[in-house]
Amino acid sequence: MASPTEENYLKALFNLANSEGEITLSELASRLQVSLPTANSMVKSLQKSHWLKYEKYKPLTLTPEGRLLAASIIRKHRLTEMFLVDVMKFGWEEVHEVAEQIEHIHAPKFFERMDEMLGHPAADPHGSPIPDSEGKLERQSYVPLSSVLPGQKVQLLALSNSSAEFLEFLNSRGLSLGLTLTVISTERFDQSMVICYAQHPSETLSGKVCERLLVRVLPAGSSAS
Amino acid sequence: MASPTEENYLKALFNLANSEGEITLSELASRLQVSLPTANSMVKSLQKSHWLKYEKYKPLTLTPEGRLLAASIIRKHRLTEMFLVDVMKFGWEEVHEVAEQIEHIHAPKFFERMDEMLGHPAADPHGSPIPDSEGKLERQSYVPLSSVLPGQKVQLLALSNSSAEFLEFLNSRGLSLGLTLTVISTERFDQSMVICYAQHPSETLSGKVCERLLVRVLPAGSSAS
DNA sequence: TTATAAAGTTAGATTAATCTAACAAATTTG
DNA sequence: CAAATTTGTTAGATTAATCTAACTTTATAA
Repeated sequence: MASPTEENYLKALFNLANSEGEITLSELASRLQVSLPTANSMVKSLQKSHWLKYEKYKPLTLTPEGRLLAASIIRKHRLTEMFLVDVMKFGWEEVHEVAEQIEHIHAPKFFERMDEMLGHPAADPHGSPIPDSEGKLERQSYVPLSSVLPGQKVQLLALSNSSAEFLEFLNSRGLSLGLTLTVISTERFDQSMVICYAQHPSETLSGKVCERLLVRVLPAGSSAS
Repeated sequence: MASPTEENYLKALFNLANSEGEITLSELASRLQVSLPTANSMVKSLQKSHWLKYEKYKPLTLTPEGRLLAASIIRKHRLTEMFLVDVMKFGWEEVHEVAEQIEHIHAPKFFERMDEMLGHPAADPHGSPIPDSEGKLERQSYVPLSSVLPGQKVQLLALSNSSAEFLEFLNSRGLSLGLTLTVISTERFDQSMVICYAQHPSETLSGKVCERLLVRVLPAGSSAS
């Protein structure tokens, strides 16, 4: 049985593997805010539990069992976030801290019930996909809003950063997942964009913001939501 | 901030204080299934955190802060049990283990929401009172069914033991909280009782069972539920 | 291609929570 | 009351998770 600490290492390893590919010790250490020796010794102990493969000075790789366990923790985290928002009426900016704790609860039925009550959701409140119970994670094919050309209509479907500050910013602009956005113009100088959506005929968003909004481009001529 | 381990000690101390009055180290150790030296050293460290008062060879007493913290954990536990049963449709025999974990979650709003969604319940699914947010615990004035005389009508309101086995036994007999029971007869020899309730015109319950069923005697001539 | 920097390792210490063994104090009982 | 039992304490070891300091290996770059 993995301790909460070990589970956090596995989660970090899973996430790093899905973005970087190669996982180095120092990435792991900095992600978890621990010293290199701490990460080093934990890696050795995770290896002893057969959750990862490791050779001195070589990159780290999760074993299939490690990947499955990591995915199950991420599944619990994301189901919890969805449950907090949909069932318990939390704001999407409030759920991360609670989910960080609840993901370590050992109670399969608790999470199965969440899943049922939510109707087997595919993503969490920030659009991140929920791994299935076999640890499979649906690959998303969204593009950042920043790459969309003026005149195009897109649907806002996920965020590549879900810090409370960013989410509160989105709240303040009435931006939420599912919205249809129309790009009016882009500014070459600073990559800011003017977009139109819902009750907002013209909002300017900075380049930073547009990079973090993940969208699917809608076929030309489709209707707004 | 208390660790989950410390919280478990405080909870045990609170419960012992509410049943025994005087709390001894060995009671604490046996309640928590740890050795005496372990309990001894934890007691010293809880004292350092001002959660209890302790002098060598003397009984233990929680400080007001310790009592409040303990009550808040018990509150979280019992709210969680109620939430699992009422909102998530768990059986009352399934909730203890999950609640033992969730009670250590630090997220005031999470539990406030549960409380609101449940309509501020006064007791958990086993009839144990839920401390209010000031740590006050409503004193219950129930009597064991075993002390009730033949002919009397009572309402089943709580259990003095909530092990899964006992709860499953109650399920098998269709016994649940709120039911009105009529005592038909009692057996001097083994303290067993014959009772009548709902669809059950005549059930025999052992003395062991009757001791654990906490009831309120109804005034003569009140109607069945 | 050597020197410097970055990354990784080892050694040794710390804290929390646990244990067993040995001993001391308090309580119960013959 | 003295002996026996129970209860509590101290000492010392263990494991998990962390740290800093010192050192080594690998990678980068002048």
